[in-house]
Amino acid sequence: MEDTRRIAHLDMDAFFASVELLSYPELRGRAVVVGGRGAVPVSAATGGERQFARLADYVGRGVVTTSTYEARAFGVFSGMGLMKSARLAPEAVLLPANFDAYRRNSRCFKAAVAEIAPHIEDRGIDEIYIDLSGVDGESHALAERLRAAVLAATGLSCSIGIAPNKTLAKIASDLDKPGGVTVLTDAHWRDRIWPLSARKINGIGPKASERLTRLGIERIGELAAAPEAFLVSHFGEASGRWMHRVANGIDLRPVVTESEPKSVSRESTFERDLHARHDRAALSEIFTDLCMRVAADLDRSGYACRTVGIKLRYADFKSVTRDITLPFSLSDGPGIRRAAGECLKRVALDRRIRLLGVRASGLIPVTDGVTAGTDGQLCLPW
DNA sequence: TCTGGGGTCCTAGGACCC
DNA sequence: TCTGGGGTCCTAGGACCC
Repeated sequence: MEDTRRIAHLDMDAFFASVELLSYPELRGRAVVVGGRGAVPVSAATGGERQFARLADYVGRGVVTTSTYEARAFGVFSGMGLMKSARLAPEAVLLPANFDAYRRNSRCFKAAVAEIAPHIEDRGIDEIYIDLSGVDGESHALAERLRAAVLAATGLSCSIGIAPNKTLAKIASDLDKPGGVTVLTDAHWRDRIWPLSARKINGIGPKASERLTRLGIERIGELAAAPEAFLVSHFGEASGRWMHRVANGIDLRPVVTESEPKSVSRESTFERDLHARHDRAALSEIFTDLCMRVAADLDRSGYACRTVGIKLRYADFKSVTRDITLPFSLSDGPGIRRAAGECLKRVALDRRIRLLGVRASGLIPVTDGVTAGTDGQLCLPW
């Protein structure tokens, strides 16, 4: 089965940090980190020069959401604790995340791409897949056109990979970052891809790559050469077969332009660990607030849910979840609060807690304020 | 001075039904 | 009396991604 598609993966370069630089151009060229819940920079009343927070002055539990390439040179990457990154780059500027601005720029770059190639799969706020199979033009030229359109619409840079399938396109977009275009063809992809670490494959994370290493497999080429039966024996039927196929350049997943949400959730890590008894009032307030926010999210997106769940993370970072499926759907805050309260009764509350979360799943679209019931009849929310 | 918040998908066991 | 499968739903946990 020959795959004759042409798939692009477009990835914005250091997206959140780059959006911030649009607002604060004086920070261009400096190590800048986005993360935490700090205050926005303010201009001094007289001088007009903006005051920025130093990473070294940060106190709390935040992590790096994005860093500029200058900050990455210090070893500061996404997901790293801010306190830890402050040791690596104390003089870096710390900016709080401004999701409204990121969402605006996200809509903007996607709209610019859609003008040229409308077959787009959303992969989050800063990346997309594009099926270019039906679009005219040589691949490099087309990629440069897309890059120019994104830059003109947003002032932001992106990297693009073009390949016969999504997995290869995704790896390709990362090969010449930032601002690069990489085109992989059926004839040449192996030369570029097989020497890379198996960890580069989207779907092979820290655990799987560690297990592969222990089996003597480091590179994608080694994964491709491993017998399928060997991979199946170590990773199970589904994962083993998938790894073997994908390392051999086979990935038939289509670019999916429409999808329904499966769950909606809100969670919060506390400034300090809280105790179920000692901090009961504070916890109760946070819990109710999370339920109300989930309800508001459901309302805004036009869904009700049948399953409500909670998540707790204890001081030792171990997490537990509990959920409950109801014989009817609901979307109101008090109803979600009651269901989540039932879940809360089934977990140990004798230890300190660092995080509390509430989730709604089993989502059902709401029409005219009435939800379709599971048996086809209609049922009203509580 | 470790480790955010929002998601998706998969697995595995038990209940329950045919 | 023992011993089936298959299918679906529910629950809990974990891997992974952005």
